Amino acid sequence: MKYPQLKLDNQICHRLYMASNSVVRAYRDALNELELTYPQYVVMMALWEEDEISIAQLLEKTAIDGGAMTQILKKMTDKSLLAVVKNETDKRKRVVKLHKHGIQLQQQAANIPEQIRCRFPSITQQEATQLITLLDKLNTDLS
Amino acid sequence: MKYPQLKLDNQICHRLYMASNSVVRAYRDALNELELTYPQYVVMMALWEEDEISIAQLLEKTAIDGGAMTQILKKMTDKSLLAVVKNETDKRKRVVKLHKHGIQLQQQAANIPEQIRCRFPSITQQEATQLITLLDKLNTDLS
DNA sequence: TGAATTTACTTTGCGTGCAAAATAATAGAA
DNA sequence: TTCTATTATTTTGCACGCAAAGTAAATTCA
Repeated sequence: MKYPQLKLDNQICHRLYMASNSVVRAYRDALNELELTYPQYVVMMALWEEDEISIAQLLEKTAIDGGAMTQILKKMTDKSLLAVVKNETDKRKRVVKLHKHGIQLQQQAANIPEQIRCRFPSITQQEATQLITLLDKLNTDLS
Repeated sequence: MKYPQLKLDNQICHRLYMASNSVVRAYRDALNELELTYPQYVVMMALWEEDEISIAQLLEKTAIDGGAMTQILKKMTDKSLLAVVKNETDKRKRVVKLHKHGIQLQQQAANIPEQIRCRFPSITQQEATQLITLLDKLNTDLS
């Protein structure tokens, strides 16, 4: 091959692409039970950590696209998981607030991380930590 | 926090999600010059490695969704990068074949991997290899 | 051989991810 | 103050990713 750097086997990005898609797919069954998509689950995790934050803060925490976020919040509002309310002091800003149903859902979600963890048995705990460190470096470089 | 396992900071998947999106975004400028999207670039890499393969083989190599592949190949056909031709011995199968323009594009793409590599300077060569090993384990577990 | 199954792919509908443009409200400058 | 710039968010249009249903051709099996 003329250009070995173009071989798929040599691409970190393609591996990330496959891994990200595969892991999200791995969540599917568990999340279906909560009637959540993966990005919606990420929004929930962010809000369970800190409720009543602005959309800008939510975008920052989740790294979800702004345009997509509008739609995602709309759908989650329809499901009565949360509400998006105006900030009276600055009417440009909007604050996202969990509803009762959204708060209760945390308990049902509590066992999901372990379920997913079981899907990659070849990865030791040490390797998982290593992977997190490497991905954090990557994300810092690219942010 | 009641359920620390649900903290975003503890999620490998969310890091993969961010990393995958960020890296694809990092490719954007370089790929725009070739008028390719990232998945289209992956298809090109697969075909530069081995031309005239069936759609099933292309799906296997690229890990792109089958439904999406139909559309992607349609767009690449419109751009005269390749052609999708019937297999005469088995009319269910279709074979993807690069056109001249598609073959020539490889040369223009040759410097892209290095360009991207420069975008994550914090990652040493050793760490890149480590990351590849870990992602391969993950992908194997999830496939 | 003919019906049922399987294989290879396409189509459809929905949910994002993304860039770019639009909107609305606040902040800043002349 | 008024005009401009900036900030916060939404909208739009396109490209996937995915599940599920559809189609057509080959294979299997009774």
